[in-house]
Amino acid sequence: MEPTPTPGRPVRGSATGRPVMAALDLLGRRWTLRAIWELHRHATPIGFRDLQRRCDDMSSSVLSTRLTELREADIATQTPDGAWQLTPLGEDLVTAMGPLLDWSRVWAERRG
Amino acid sequence: MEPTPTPGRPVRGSATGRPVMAALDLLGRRWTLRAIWELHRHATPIGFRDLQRRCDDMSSSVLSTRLTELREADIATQTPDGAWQLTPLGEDLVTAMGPLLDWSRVWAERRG
DNA sequence: CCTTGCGCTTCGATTTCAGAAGCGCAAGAG
DNA sequence: CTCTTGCGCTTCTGAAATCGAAGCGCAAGG
Repeated sequence: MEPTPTPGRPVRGSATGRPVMAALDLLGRRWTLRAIWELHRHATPIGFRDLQRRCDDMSSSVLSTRLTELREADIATQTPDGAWQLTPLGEDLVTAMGPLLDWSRVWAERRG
Repeated sequence: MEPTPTPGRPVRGSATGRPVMAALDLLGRRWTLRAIWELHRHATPIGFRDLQRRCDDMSSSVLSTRLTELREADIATQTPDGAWQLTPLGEDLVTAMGPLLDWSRVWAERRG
């Protein structure tokens, strides 16, 4: 499996290891942003299968991979009983995504 | 080829067609954010091969696909002589990505 | 026991991406 | 004119990422 993108190390699409490139690599993998979004929406720790259902029944193999990446990146974490939730850093990420969500609504309007 | 994600139509990873999901599908494809970023950085219209070089010599086939998607999404456009640049909507998108870039720096610091 | 649901993991099929090659065109050199 | 150079892609084949059904080990309930 590809290593989890980490700032300071070369990543997919950039040899420099600049933080933004590592972030774009990590977040650009399929289902990653969606999983983060669903973790945020649920607000309390959530189990694997429950999270999977909320992500339109995405493949369990990919979900498992994504959660491992998010844990290694300090964006998500597991409670002692195994349920998943965002870390403070993960919540900050969701906040940082806010303007992007606003933009997507404008985008939708201008193309409707 | 997969159709370009459009708000209001089902997309990869979501059957609802909600704008944010269409945006995440489009932006989550490999090299998409990087291409947008490089178009923004260059500030003036830029040719295909030049853009390719600035994207770490990404595959021309994928770049061509991405640019077509961005054009259909009204994020990028071509000048009469074929050079590429962001639309106003595309520039708004870059602005909306700002907080995400800030976050990536914080992320880099906390894991350094 | 036996069933149900859980958190994953495994594995073959499908989709996407990488990267080298090449096509048609246009501009400049000789 | 011919020859070369560079451009904007397109095509093609192999590699990588993803899908999705199946299943494993465990724990709780009947």
